[in-house]
Amino acid sequence: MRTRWLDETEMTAWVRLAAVLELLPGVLDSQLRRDAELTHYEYYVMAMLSEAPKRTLRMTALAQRTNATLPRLSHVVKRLEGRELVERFPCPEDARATNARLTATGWKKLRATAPGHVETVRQHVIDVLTPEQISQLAGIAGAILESVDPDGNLSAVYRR
Amino acid sequence: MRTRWLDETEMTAWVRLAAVLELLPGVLDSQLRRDAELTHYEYYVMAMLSEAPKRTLRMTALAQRTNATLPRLSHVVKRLEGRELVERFPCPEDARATNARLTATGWKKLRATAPGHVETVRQHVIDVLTPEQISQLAGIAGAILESVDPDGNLSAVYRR
DNA sequence: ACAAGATGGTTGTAGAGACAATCATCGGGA
DNA sequence: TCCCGATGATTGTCTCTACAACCATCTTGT
Repeated sequence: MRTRWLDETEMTAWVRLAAVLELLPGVLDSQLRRDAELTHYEYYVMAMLSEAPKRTLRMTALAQRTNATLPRLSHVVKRLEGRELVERFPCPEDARATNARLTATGWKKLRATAPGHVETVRQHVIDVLTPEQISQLAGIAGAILESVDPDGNLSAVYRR
Repeated sequence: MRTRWLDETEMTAWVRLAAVLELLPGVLDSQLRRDAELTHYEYYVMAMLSEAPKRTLRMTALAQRTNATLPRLSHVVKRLEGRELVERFPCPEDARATNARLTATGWKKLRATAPGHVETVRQHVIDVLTPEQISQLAGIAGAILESVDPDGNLSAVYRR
């Protein structure tokens, strides 16, 4: 089976996307680390909790929404628990399961952190694009997601 | 200074992009790990060397092109050197500097690995987009890069 | 010619994620 | 009812990256 190499246009698009993949996470991460001593992933975990009913979610559900393996999430939540931003308690309905809940402190922390984070996202993504490009981006990222995340775990909330 | 929150369209675009940022690197990484026991970053290092004159580059230049800190690159190259995919030797013109060169083994490895990698990129990115979307993607990623990588280190080769 | 700062690179240490192994509980079939 | 496979979660180990400290060489100004 012969390889279908990328033509010049495809190559340009891919190389630039790869560069964004490499650089953008670092930018977001530094800002959050610097201003809030939070990983981007930790921030995302807290954000997902904040949107859930009672700010509570089962570990498995939280892992899905944040695209983490359960072991990873377990470690992260343990750390967040140490900082009293999140708390864990056994799930009443299922003794195997654990619930994670955003604490009042965590909620405050999130509210204090969100503006800076949004500002960073604007500065490096939203505000450098035209409104038309923003719609295009939604379409493009959506298409890629369908192949990379067929079950729609990560973007479930915002889908269609 | 009041926060300019994201409206619904912007939010959709951003959430999807964030999901891609989170998932796509993992997909690329697994394929390379599985089929070639190579990190995506290691692959990228070798790819950059393969395109350089004499397949040789100074550590600093290589670090820039691959968006790594020098310490990171140093560790990675040491590992690759252990597998005889890359070799290091002092730079003749500047005794402080070190050159990294792709070995014959490394070159073979890269040629053997490239088709599978390209196939993965096609499957999850290129082939799920229309030709029009591919051009749009180049524009969008280009705009983001200008704010995130103003010096154009990473995408220098393919720019304009 | 020499000192002082800048540049190029490596090493050590600590933190975060991947993966495998493990444990506890649930659910379904004999 | 009891057993067994499936599910939910945690822990331990290994690898990789970031950051800081460090050393060597180059360059500039006097």
